[in-house]
Amino acid sequence: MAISGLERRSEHEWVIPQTGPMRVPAVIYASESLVNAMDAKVFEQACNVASLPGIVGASYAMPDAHWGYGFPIGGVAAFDPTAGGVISAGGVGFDISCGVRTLRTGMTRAQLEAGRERLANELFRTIPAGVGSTTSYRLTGREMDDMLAGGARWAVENGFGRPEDLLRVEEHGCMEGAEPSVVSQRAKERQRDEMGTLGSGNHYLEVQRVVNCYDPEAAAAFGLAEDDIVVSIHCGSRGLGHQIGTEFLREMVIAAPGLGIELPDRELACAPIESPLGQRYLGAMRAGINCALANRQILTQMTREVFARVFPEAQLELVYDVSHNTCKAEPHYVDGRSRGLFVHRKGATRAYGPGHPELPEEYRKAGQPVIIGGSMGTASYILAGTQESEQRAFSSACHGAGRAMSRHAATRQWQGRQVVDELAARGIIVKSRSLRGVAEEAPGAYKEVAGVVEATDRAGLARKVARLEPMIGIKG
DNA sequence: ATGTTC
Repeated sequence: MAISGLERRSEHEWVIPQTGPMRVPAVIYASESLVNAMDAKVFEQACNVASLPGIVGASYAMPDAHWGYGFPIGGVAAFDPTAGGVISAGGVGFDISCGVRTLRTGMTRAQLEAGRERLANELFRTIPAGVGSTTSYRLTGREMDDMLAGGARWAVENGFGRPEDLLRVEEHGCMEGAEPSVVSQRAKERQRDEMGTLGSGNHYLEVQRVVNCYDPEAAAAFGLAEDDIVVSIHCGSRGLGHQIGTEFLREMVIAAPGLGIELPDRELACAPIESPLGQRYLGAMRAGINCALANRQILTQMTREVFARVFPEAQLELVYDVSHNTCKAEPHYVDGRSRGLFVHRKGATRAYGPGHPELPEEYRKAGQPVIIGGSMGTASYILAGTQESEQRAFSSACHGAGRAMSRHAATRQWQGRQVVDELAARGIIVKSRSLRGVAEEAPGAYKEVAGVVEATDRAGLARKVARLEPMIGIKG
C-alpha cells in the first residue's frame, strides 16, 4: 500500500526522498500500521529537519514518533559542526535530558505483595510530584553551579547515592562541557528547590515486575529475571531545563536571519554549532543534562530510603539511566570514516551496540540497556542496543509508547477517578495528586507500546530483552 | 515538558 510521499525500503523502513530544500532524505522506522497511524505532521517535520544546514545522513523518525515542537518527538538528526551544522533548542526539547532509570530491588513479586499498599503510601508521601512540586533541599548559588557542572556525580558526592551508580549512567553521571555561567539566574531560581522532584505530565515513579525475558542472557547481564521487582523513575530537568529551552529558542529565532539560516518553520530555530550562540546553548543545555541526571540521582536516594523503611532487605541497584532529550557530540562512521557529529535525540534514546567503550564492562557484550517507558497501566520494556543500529539512526531507538491523542482529547474521553479504579481492578495501585493529570495520561491516550517495541526490534534499532508490568505508579 | 499564558 502506498502512503503519500513515502517509499517503502524494507518491512520497517520508509523513505521520503530528498526534494526541494531538503539536504538529505527523511527516514521513518515503523511498521505499516504505525506509519498509517502517524500524523502527517511527523513526515512534514522530519522533512523540515532534513533541510537544516550541516545535517548528515538523513532525518530520522522512530516508531513512536509524533508531532512535536519543530522536530518530531521521536526524531533523530546529526549535524557536522565543520560543515555549518546547527544545534537547535527545539531539537532537544523543553525538558532537557528528560529520561528514565531503572533500579533492580533483589525482591520478587511475592515479597512485594506483603507490603505493597504500604510501599505505595510511603512513596506517595515521600516523593514530591506534580506541577510546582518542591523539596526541602534548597540549593545555594554555589551549590547550584556545582550541581550544574557535576550532575549525578555531584549528587553522589553530596550523599545522594553510591559511587557505583555512576558507572550505570550515560556520561558516567556527569556531562562534560556544562557551563553553569551561561544558565540564566531565572532558570537557576526556578530550580533552587526543585531538586529531587518528579514533576508532572508523563513523569512517574513505577514499581514494576519483570514478566518476560525475551533474551535471558542479556537480561541476566542487566541483573533481571522473571518475577523480579524493579523501580523505574521517569523525569527530567524540571523548571531549569524548561527555562533554558524557552530563552534560547527565543534568542535563536531572533538571531537566525543574521546567521544566514533560513527556517522552514520558526520552531526549528537553531544556530551553527561553531557560533557563539550555538556554543552558549551547548554549555547551558549540558548544564540542563546534569540537572536531570542529578535530579534522578536524588530521587533514587529518596526511593532507597523509602524501601529501607518498608523492605529493609531490598538492595536497589541501578540497572541503567538513559536520557531522551539531548544533543550530544559523538563519533560516528559515515561513508567509511569517523566524524565528530552532534546528534539530536528528541524523544529518542541512545542505543549503543555491543562493545561500545562508553558501556560499563558488564554490559559490553549485551549492548546498552535501552529503557522504554510505557504509559500508566501498560508495560515498559528493556531493550539492548544493536551493532546494526549504528547504521540505522546513529545508534538510536524509540523512547516510549508515544501519545496517540492530545491531553485535551484524553480529558474528554476519561475521568481520572474512573482510570484509577479500573487500574486498581487490574491490580495496579496509582497515586496522584491530580485526577485531571491521570485522565490526560490514561493508557488509552497512548499508542500500543508493544507494537512500537516490536517495530523497534524488527527495524534493528534495538532488540527486546525484557517486559515490565506496573504494580505501583506514583504520578505527577 | 512548564511557577499548565511573561
